[in-house]
Amino acid sequence: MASGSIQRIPRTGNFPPERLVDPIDTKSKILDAAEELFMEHGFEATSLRLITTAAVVNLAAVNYHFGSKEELFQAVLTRRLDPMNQDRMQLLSAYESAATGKPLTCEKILAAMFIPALKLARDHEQGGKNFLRLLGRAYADPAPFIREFLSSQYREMIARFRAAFSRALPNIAREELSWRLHFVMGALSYTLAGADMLKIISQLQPEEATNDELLLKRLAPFLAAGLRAPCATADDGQYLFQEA
Amino acid sequence: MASGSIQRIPRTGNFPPERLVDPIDTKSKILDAAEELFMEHGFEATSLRLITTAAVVNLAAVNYHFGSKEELFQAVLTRRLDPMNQDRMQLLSAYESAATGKPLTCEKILAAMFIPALKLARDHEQGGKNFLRLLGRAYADPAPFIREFLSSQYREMIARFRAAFSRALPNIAREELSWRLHFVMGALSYTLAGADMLKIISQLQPEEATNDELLLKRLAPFLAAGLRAPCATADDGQYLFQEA
DNA sequence: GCTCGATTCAAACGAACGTTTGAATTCGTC
DNA sequence: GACGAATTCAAACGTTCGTTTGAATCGAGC
Repeated sequence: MASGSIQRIPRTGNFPPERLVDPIDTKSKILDAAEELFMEHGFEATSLRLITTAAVVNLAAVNYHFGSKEELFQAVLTRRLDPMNQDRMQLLSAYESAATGKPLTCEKILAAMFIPALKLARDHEQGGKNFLRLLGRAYADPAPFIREFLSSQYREMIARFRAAFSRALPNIAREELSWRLHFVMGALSYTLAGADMLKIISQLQPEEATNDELLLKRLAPFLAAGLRAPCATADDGQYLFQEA
Repeated sequence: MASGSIQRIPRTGNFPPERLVDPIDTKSKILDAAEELFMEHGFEATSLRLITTAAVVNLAAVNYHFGSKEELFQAVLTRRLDPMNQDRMQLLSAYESAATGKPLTCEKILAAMFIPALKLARDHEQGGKNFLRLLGRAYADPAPFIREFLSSQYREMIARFRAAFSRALPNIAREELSWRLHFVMGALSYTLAGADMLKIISQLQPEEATNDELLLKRLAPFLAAGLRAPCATADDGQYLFQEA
């Protein structure tokens, strides 16, 4: 019945910012538990009973505060994804202002994409990593309500970065650039989601495989080189289809 | 009770190859339906009742022929993944033989990875694409039995390709190459899985967004350039952490 | 201290879940 | 044409699902 427009805790006392009553908001407890469990089991396979039990909250609280399971899932994504994409656009704008009209380098634009994601992976030591893995799962989920939600969440940010890359790479055709931006987003999400395919592929020490800074430091040059690669001509790539 | 060792239909009549009795094997009907539904809903959220109804088969047939839902899922993946990875290794070996000892180019090695995947996407017009999307979901699924299964399915093929890339790129440190191979696998799986993030990012015409050949023709130069990129030094990438 | 809206709670709703069972049915083989 | 193994089938097992309900509890403001 009630919806997200309800706000409690006017917080009249200035500080300390600890909440005296309602030590941790029920909504936040649900979001934290849901974030981890949706990551672990996926959307459809995560039961509200599992979530509310982990959050130490009554079962009916989800439907009371969020309306439905789907709306809870969207709330989990929005809570971190929207600020992250806002950060990305602000950072890009700051870089562009500092460049005084000159086009940015690919590395700089990639940095504007990476830094907010990296901050997320580090800040909320537990929650941030869970969220990035959850996001990686959501990318691969064909459920219409998930696809439409991600589409709306990303549209503005993608448009801004496409324009920036377009200025940085004037020789790359617009259409080709769209593809390459797609490859960049895929590699970034796949890498940050940190599927332990890493252990299979790289057989690295675990402490290094989970170091996100080092990871992105290796990913950025890789992607920048790919972005700058000469375009394939219409006849190129035929090697793909000739047999040995 | 019974297991996969049972084979029926001795097929004594030489042709036509139509099966007179049991027009389509029950196991195959289950595998086909499961492939599509696992892709659509994920493993945990796909019910056996949904699968057996779609396959027009009795509910108990899954447990009879495959033992359990988990074993059915593994059978769905194995049916196409194992032949695809065998094809990849055979193609790589053929390229290496033809090169008479010289190292292959990155593009040639990438072709050995791409062509079998592309064949899968085209051959079984419906099933192949479903399978690649399902594989993309499985990559992002942290369920232990899925991770262990994929790990065992990929270990040999990854080792072969890492060795090939290592010869093609003698200047790239072994460790760096492991990371780059990871990026390649991620971009390839993400791209072939074809999450319609494409529509968001590239706003291309649908008929082009679903053209896999064109897609891989664009991906290969991108990845080859990334693989050949100069390595970041220990101090490189600091730009990632300085604020605007 | 009482009121009233906001929140929490225990309980229940019908439906769907994976798996098992034992009887019916099919089909090659003697 | 009957035997026996392989397969199919309807039914039921106990469990869990998302959601709803109505009463209990809480907490700020008059």
